[in-house]
Amino acid sequence: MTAQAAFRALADPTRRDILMMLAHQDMTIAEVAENFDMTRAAVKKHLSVLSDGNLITVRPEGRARINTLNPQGLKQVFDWFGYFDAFWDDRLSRLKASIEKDMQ
Amino acid sequence: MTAQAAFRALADPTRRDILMMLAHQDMTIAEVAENFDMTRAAVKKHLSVLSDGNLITVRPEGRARINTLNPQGLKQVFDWFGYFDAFWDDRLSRLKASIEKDMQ
DNA sequence: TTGACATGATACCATAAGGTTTCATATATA
DNA sequence: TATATATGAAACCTTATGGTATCATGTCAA
Repeated sequence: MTAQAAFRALADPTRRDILMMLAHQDMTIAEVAENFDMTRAAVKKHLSVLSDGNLITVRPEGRARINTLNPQGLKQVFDWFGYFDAFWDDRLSRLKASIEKDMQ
Repeated sequence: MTAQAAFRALADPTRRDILMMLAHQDMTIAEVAENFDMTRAAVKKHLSVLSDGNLITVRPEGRARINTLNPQGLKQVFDWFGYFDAFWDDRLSRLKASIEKDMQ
């Protein structure tokens, strides 16, 4: 798949903040919205963009939707950096390779 | 954080393509523009955004401007992923941390 | 069933972003 | 010097994006 949707999603600071929150714990839309000075509808849009980029997954639980961080989506972006291995330290390149192997 | 400008720059596919080209060799604006179906002015805008994100550096050479990939800018983004270390393997996280320390 | 709660979805608005055209400026070179 | 070359920059257009307000739908609980 193309990483475009993921890169697009990461371009907004609010969305990156949401990802960091979800790194600590899963959250409903309302719970995420509590942390921002914007409407729940706006937050919902951000969550949709994150979902489009495969950066989060959503599972229904009753009338709520639980949003969960999706490491696979982050990996998509992480992988892109492989193209620039030559510009980094050899050890860093090896690290990246092993991480990718673990996460595949 | 200044990483915002870098994330913003990476959100556009044309700009990511430019970075990959510059990974192979330094290029003038005209040289970069030859590879795209858009005006030189549009490419120049993209290069400005990349420069704002510290993803490239530009040095004047006569009447031309040589654009060069800047690994430091890429590292900014790479580092952001450190926040999600918990989702990766512990051993790899520790190695990654030590490498980042080396690269300062 | 009824009402409250959590989300989905649509219309609408202002600004940012990507692109073009046009013209100005700086530098090689004949 | 005169001219071609390489870039800088501003004005303008169209679409994307982030936000709001509003209403519809689905689910829990009494």
